Amino acid sequence: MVDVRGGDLSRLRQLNSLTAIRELRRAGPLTLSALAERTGLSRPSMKEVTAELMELGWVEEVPPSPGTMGRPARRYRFRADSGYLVGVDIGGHNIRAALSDLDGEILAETRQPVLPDASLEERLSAIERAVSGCLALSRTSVSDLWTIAVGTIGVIDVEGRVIYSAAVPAWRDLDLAGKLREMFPCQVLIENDSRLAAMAESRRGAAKGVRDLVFLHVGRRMGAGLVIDGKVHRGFGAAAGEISMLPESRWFDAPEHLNTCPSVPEDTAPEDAAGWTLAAARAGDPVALAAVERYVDDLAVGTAAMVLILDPQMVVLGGGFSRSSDVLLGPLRERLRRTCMRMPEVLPSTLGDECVVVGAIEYAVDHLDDQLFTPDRGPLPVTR
Amino acid sequence: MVDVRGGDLSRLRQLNSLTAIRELRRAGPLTLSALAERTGLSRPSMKEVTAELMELGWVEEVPPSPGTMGRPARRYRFRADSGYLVGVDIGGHNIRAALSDLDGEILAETRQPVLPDASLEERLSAIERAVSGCLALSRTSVSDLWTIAVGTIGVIDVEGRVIYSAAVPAWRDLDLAGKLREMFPCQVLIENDSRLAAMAESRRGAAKGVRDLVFLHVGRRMGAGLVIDGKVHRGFGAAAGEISMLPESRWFDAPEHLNTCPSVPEDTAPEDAAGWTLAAARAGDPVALAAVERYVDDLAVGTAAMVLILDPQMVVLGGGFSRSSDVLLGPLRERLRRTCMRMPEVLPSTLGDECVVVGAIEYAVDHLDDQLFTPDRGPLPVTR
DNA sequence: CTACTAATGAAGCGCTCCTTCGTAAGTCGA
DNA sequence: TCGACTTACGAAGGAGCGCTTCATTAGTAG
Repeated sequence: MVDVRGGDLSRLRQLNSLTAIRELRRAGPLTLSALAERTGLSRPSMKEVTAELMELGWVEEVPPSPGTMGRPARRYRFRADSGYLVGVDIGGHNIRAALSDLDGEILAETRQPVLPDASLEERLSAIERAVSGCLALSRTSVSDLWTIAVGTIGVIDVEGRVIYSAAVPAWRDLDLAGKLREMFPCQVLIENDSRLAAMAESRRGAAKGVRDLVFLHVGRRMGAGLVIDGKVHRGFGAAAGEISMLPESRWFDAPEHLNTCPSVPEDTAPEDAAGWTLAAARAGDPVALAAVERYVDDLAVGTAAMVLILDPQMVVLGGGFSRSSDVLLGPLRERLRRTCMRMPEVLPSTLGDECVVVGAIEYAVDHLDDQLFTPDRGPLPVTR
Repeated sequence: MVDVRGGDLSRLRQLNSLTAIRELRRAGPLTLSALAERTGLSRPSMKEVTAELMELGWVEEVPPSPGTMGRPARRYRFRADSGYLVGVDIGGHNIRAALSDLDGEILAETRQPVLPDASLEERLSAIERAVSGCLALSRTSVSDLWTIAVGTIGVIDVEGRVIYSAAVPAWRDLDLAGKLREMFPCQVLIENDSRLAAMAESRRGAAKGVRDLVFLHVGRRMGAGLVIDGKVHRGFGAAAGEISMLPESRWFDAPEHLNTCPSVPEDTAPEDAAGWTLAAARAGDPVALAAVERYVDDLAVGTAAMVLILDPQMVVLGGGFSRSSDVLLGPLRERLRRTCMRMPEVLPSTLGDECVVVGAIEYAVDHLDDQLFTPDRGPLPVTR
């Protein structure tokens, strides 16, 4: 049941304007006739719509493309640069930020290292530095920001308050959205990092176009993000994907197999042990290979649970360990094939470390789209 | 992003007509002014819309309600009796059927016992008898049937072919939809029974209005149905909810604890053993109680997996064993509370044995709605 | 320089919805 | 029984939006 109420004539115009914007965003600069054909309107009507949209500042004219037969057609494009979005990935060791235009085209990226045990203030000021860096790189000012979307570990409630975070103690019970709203004069969105990563892969990464996706966020901590019917699944209390809490899933302690592999040199820093084991496995070290096997044994149990419950089209392996997906994917596929009723595609992430930032940008774009395309609001005028 | 393309003026009228139909279906007979207020249209326009809908046979006038101030208003209602829907539950031991009008109001129900090892022909003819029974009870003819929706165990592909069915051997690889289309001259829909039951509970049962639901279909076989974001989740290969295939979920063998309880009398039929154990547990038999505990221990593992992965608002316990939910719910809640990050509501089914049939009817109604409310189709004229 | 092509812009038409008005059909109170 | 009141009905006039049509304009090709 499509949730559209009919009504006024102006509603029709509004619908048509939105369709025009959508087409322009999707297909770049278009001529009037092309736009008319795509939207199903006649050219004269389309003309009126574009005139109105130009008036409001959503659309602008670009030079016609020369070298065509006949009179050159005017071309119009969506003014993606009338506002900017920022995506932030708050990780344990790094804070990444990216700035994009309203189309989600990334214009600048920065990274700020932080210590895992950094205080709340240090962490927040690192966020501020990361975002300011993006603004400086892209020569935009904070007043041009429309939305800032943040991905972080832990369970975040609907209002953007951190409910639970095992990894970052300072985060616990923090009103993160509130803090960020004090820092930036724009809309603030908070979401779990694994979910954003899942979204990113389903939009721009390995799972482009896939409507049902399980994203494995594997690294020193284990997480999962679900895309169901093309949308990120949050769950009723925003706690979806927390399968590692279940002992039988064998996810919680799975990374220990890699950390405690006997062939890791003694002087290796604890946070590098897993990486060392994976590298050794790739080089053929039998002890490391055995550790990886044990790790994948465990990883496969929780993964199979998700696959059997959801029957997704695809499973994407992402997160820190996905750099070693060549070592992990084979055994994982083999184990899943044994248990799963219908074997999904199992692919490595193509966005790597960028996945959370990219997902945050996508999340912000989605939010904008929601605002634009929900019934009962006229398009907003744009400041010039 | 709402999936609506603007366009023609007639599209607007169509939208308004559909909104009117929807309101009439939801709120029963309505006066013109009430309808106008609900749809947002003015009364004169509403008048024209209803006139058109009456012309097409979708709507009819009912006598005005007397005893009001002022001139009595004409009232209109959706002609739910211009067509009929049938829902069928193909179980191991019983085939149930129900007939409803286009609103999903159930008008007749029948049940046909079948033996678990009945042949394909016997089973199909039992279906025919069940449906004919409904038609006779409600004095309708098969030509008035618009849709027949069937719920059955096993995995059914998109075209209505049974891919896998552990319980009913004759079902394997059967083109069930094809067979039924030969039997009935109307649309045929096939869906997994647990999913239909989940749908039923989320529409008319314990989970009314709940958008994220895990339905436990527990009985001699274990199944699960998921409602996510208000919609039944099928999965990419229609195999969602098959958690019992995973050994670690401990679902597959869970019923054995009830079947092999030592205090079950030796002369009990195998299919009644579990029921006996549950009854004994309710009466306080300590051996039976211990068996139930072991059963719930196992049931809780797979359930916790689903809850942690999906974070649903509610878990509903349904299926054959749900008659004993007073014995099962307490221990189940206790175990879930221990493992789950956010404890969902856990309630017993309110539809009991009817759940699959009711779900099938709901499924047929939904299908009708989809056809009605998807863009680009004019309302069909109704035979009078 | 002319023929051809393709987009433009203005004019006229039809449909759908809105507002406004006088009229009709009931109930309530004397 | 009759008048006042309440509420809905139905017709008329008007505005907004989109469609079709056609003369005009700005390019390319020969």
